[in-house]
Amino acid sequence: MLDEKSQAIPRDCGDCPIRHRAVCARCEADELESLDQIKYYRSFEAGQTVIWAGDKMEFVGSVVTGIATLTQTMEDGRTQMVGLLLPSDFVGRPGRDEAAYDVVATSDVVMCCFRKKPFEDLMGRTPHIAQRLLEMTLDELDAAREWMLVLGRKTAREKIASLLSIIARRDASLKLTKPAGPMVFDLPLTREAMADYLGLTLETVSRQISALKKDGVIQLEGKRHITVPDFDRLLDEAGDDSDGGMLA
Amino acid sequence: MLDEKSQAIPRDCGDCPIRHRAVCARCEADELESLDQIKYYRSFEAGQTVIWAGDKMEFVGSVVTGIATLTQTMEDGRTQMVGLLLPSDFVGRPGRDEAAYDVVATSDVVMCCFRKKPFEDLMGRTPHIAQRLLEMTLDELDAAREWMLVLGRKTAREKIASLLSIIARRDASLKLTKPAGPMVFDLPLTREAMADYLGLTLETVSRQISALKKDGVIQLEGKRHITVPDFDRLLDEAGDDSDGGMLA
DNA sequence: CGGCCTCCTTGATGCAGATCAAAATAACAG
DNA sequence: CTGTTATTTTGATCTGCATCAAGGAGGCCG
Repeated sequence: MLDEKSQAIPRDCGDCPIRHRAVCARCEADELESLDQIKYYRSFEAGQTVIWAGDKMEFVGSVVTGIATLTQTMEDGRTQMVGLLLPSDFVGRPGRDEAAYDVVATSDVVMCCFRKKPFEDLMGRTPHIAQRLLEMTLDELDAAREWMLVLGRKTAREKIASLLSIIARRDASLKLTKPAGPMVFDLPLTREAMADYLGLTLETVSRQISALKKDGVIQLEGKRHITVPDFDRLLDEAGDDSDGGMLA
Repeated sequence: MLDEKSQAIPRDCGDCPIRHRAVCARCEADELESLDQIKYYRSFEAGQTVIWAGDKMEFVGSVVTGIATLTQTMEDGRTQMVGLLLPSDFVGRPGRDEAAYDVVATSDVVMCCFRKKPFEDLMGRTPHIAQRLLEMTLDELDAAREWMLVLGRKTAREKIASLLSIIARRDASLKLTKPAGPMVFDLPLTREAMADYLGLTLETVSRQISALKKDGVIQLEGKRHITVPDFDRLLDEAGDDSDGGMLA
């Protein structure tokens, strides 16, 4: 698994798959140049921990490819996932030294990193970066608050449906699928990771997925490959307002 | 209750109780002057809704005095509080037209408001405002994520203890209490509001408060006045790491 | 092929917290 | 002082999900 390190690492920012979504999205050519000079890439294998909570953080950065998770753990081992990091998502917090959460690569991950200090300095001089980071942070705050409703008030079945609809929606926006027809995607998470996200046990996750399958809300091939024949039906099961805020 | 509208509204920003904590905290005299020119105050009575989710937001602003809540409601009436707004907290999101959550005044509230458009323009020209807003948003994101752990993984008793310790800590930081000795404060929330925050029913909230009282973790006079004889004990009940991240 | 992982499913049972119900307390108007 | 309403407490019962316990199913390596 180690020989073929063929994760396509972009040579320069112009080719970067997250050029227009990441923290650099608003940058002009000269600003991009400044960022380019302090950036470096790092790869992580599936399962590897990127940062441990409490560790000193010497870099911040963006997920370029792959999926990582943000989790919090109590002393007795109870675990709650507090964020799912997808390509273009930002890791780290300017102005803080220690990581607040564990960051774990769920799949193989490539990150575009900046040493923290130079990045902070550059951010001070480059409003386009700070503006974009504010915008991204506000989006994350909204996502976190939406998740609070899921965790606090939804049933197990609704929680699963909510998670599936979020993954399905994101996947569609990435692949620019035609809005009609069934949605097909692969679960990027194990049952255990889903449980940690949803505040459930993995057994309950498994049971509810089986139930949604039995009821025809989803179909699955193998353990991970999912087909959603009717997305509105899924949203309904999630207890969401049926319009379901379409983001650009 | 209406005759005596004696909520101390500051005449100018220099006297403002939240001058050094709110979105204007970093502003220089000239920047403050610009803000001053577009600001206006609004008062809300306890129980009044400041903004309805989905409404067009024509202003943003800061809570000056009083307490408000941010809540989300499902069609069937299930409610989740997603934020507690204290003096200096910011309401509204630059770059968005519609409110995402209901904002309700829990006590009488005074807000320092800015019409959205002029504020956005000013923010574009004033990095100190944008920087401060980013900082505050990152803090809120951390708080939201901490709350996800509470909602997803803590028991009812731990949830109550977590809420009490947050309120106690905030209250202490406001009153600059000596760190030693018992902490005394008033609950700013009804049992129902606490339940909405914690993802519980009000009956469970009541029972757990009674249990914490019986076990000597807290004392209460009347329904709202609370004494915490041993704060570490309370933190322990909350399941938090005993150090409990002291913020400046 | 067979042993041994990891990941997932399914079943049986128990319990924390929800739900249903009623009564105690407090604030307030008349 | 008395009825009224909002808030809280407490009790009885129910239930959704956790917990405990066994197997499957697939991938990998010898």
